Amino acid sequence: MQEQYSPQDIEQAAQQRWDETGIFNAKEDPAKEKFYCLSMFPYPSGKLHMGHVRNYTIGDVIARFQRMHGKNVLQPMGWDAFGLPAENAALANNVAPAAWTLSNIDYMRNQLKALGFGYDWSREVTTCLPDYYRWEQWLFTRLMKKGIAYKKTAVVNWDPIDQTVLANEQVIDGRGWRSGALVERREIPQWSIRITDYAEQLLNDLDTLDGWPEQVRAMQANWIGRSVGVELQFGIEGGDPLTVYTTRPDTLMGVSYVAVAAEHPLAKAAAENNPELAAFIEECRHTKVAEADMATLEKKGLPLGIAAIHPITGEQVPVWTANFVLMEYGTGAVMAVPAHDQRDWEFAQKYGLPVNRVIAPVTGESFDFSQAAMTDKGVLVNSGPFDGLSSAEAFDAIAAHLEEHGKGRKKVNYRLRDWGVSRQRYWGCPIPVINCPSCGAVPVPEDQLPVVLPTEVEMSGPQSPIKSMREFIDTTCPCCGGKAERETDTFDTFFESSWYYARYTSPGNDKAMLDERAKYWLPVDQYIGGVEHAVLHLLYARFFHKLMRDEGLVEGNEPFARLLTQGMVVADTYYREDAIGKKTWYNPAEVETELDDKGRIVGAKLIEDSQPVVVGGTEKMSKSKNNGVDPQAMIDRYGADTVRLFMMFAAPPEQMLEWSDSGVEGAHRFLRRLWRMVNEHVAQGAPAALDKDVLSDAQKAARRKLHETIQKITDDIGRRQTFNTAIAAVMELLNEIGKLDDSDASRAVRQEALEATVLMLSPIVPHIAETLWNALGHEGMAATASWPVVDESALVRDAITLAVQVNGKLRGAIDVPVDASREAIEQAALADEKVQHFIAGLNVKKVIVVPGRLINLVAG
RNA sequence: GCCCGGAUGGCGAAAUCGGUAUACGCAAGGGACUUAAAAUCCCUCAGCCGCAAGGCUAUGCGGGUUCAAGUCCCGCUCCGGGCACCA
Repeated sequence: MQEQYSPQDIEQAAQQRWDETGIFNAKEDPAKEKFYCLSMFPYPSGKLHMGHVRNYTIGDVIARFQRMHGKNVLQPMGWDAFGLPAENAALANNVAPAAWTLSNIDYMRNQLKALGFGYDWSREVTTCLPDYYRWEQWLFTRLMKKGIAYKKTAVVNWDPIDQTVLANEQVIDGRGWRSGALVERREIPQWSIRITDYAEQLLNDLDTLDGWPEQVRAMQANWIGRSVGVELQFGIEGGDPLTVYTTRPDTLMGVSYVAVAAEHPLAKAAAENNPELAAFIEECRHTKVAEADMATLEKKGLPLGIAAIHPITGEQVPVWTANFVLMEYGTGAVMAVPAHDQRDWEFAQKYGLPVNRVIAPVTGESFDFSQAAMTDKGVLVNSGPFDGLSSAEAFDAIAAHLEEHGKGRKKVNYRLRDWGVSRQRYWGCPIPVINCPSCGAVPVPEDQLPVVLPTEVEMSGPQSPIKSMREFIDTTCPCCGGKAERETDTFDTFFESSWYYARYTSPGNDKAMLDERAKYWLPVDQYIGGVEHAVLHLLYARFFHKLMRDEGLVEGNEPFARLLTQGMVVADTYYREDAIGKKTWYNPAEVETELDDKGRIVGAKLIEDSQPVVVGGTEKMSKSKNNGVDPQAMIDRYGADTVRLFMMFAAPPEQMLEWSDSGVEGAHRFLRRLWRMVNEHVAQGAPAALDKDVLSDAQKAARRKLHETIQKITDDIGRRQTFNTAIAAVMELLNEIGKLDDSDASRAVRQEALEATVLMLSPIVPHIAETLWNALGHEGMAATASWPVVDESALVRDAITLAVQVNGKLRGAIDVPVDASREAIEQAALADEKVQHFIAGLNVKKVIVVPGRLINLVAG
């Protein structure tokens, strides 16, 4: 063994050995318990960033840990290869999206290999290749036939100069990011999938996901947003009735106006003779589609000058149009009860609309309606026949009354909307549809799949090149054989990422989307990815699983048994501001911080010119803030093991991780120390076999510490997934082991401890572990060794230390035998000199003994 | 605006089921070794008071429950993630 730890020498050798022995290539084996460990696949943006490194290190640690527990582990990797950045790169650098994407994949694949992740590369999935996307095209045609996929109009951001649809992130302050044009809302026909048909299942099955974080389940449940309410009709003079939905039918008698969306037909009709209204509608047309923008708008509206007829009283209430009513959500109309809804209340205050109080607090207290709406439930007042009913009773009574008169009914409603999957972009999977003038939208027949996206294209502008490519568009109708046109829209890229986890189980199958192997591997036992995917990606993937289940492709209702949502990687930011306030951001690597004599940061300067820079906040690593740290530079400098160790040690996985150069330095120092300890130990020759019966107290204590640590780390990695505390425990253990002398028995204990330490660290720092494992006298690989086993006999203690509190404050400590009785503990505590000082002159009224922990004397 | 999180020393964090707050590491200061540097090793390290023994105060802020609260409850502040066409 070399005296110096040199990652460059050992990492490549370890990777080569894993490669040659093929230990990461998974084979279906019904005799072995399987473990499918999956990290969210990356978008191939160019090179890995620290977020990837963190995500994949966590996944690799879990996979390696499970392998050492004898599981048949599958850990695959692939590429979420369609998406907007490839088009942007194409425009900026004049390269075709396909070529750009594939070369990025090659580069990033090598980076992943250099980090030592144990992937089964024979199952690699690349979503932009036809052998992958043909199967989602196939599934989509099945969904069309079932009526689950359908066409409807949907609102998009339209850039009138670039003549293209913009993603929400491409709209900045209401303008197109390239053209600077004021965007418009535009309704266009789009393919949509009936996820709402599965809303109930998607909601109910959340209860079965006990391996998911509670917060993610809560977010999904709220996103689905099931509510029970009443759908009811307001009459319109000389027009169709207006349908609204409310979860508070008990407040119906307090309605003081009805509001419709600006795009609503009633509003458009009223605007024809009303320039002010027309101007307002035009203004609303320039709001970005995003809900966050809608919800933070200043609430505005105008009366339409028409009246709606209350379904119970027959009284007239005015119809308004308001910018906070969404056409695409529900019916595009809402009833307003200012007295009992805060938003309606604010709107009513602003426009002088009546506040009709119809609910009184149950307590009989008065409520000041000039300050806010009274949104709590209560007892009905001013509600004619319903007076005196509770909100709950009134809900039923009013629903029954409406139903009886044909004016409404109870209804379950979801906030969830159907999934619009059409994108007017080039770099995506073609939607397998042929539009025929006589037959309409026809699914591409199975024997004509895949519809291959042309990749030899030039991006001369932001529009999709296939939209003007006749050789792609022109085709014949599969139904009537007449001339027809291919659909030129592509799928939302969430489509590809919704089922890739399943395709990994059936690689190479060109006859079917999935095969029997899927039933062996699924569900994914552990899924790991960024918390930012908590709702959308994870909901779509759950939905897709149910769609595939209903096609008989997979078993079970859920794709991911256990989920770990990892936090972001953030770093300090530094900048300078010029006279007009434009900021120039400097990378942390270019900056030197200045510390005061207590080590606090007091300033920073650019290394290049030694002039000060402003210390900004700690923010997510990004190009715009120039605070990214290149993983490659860190690997080159310290080796993959150091990077992996730092990532896992610096914070628990769900929390934000702050990048720290000195922290990386510390991780590297630890590995050097571990190397040296093993080296020095091995240099003394092979130790004698361990004889448990001849150990001194210190040696026994060291062994106890060792086996307690094995116990803790097994729990930390396996159950708690707090890798940071597992590493801290190893550090503590080594601090203890280092204190042992060099006697034969001590060296035997040290051998045992170093072996266990190397194995327990091997999922985290697998390369150094291989070398040290061999140095400690083992032939095989650490990666395939068995996880250390706890020796229960080493855990036994004779005495324990109990804390002694007086009135809840720590006043002393006593040593007692483990099996000491309550009385004996109490005696010992009362006899303690310090305790006596604090209870002098007081009566001990109560004694609380928490076994194994403390004793609290309550005195007064 | 709505939904979901978070806040503990100079810094990253630990305290797992309400039971000894600050483990582990980083930074900083002091020392050893060295011609010197690097590397390594040892010591100090929440704040305040005190010569010391020791004491008091501290887990974002304000209340509450409890023998006991970082942990539970109520009300806030600030920061972060998501909001359906970024992935």
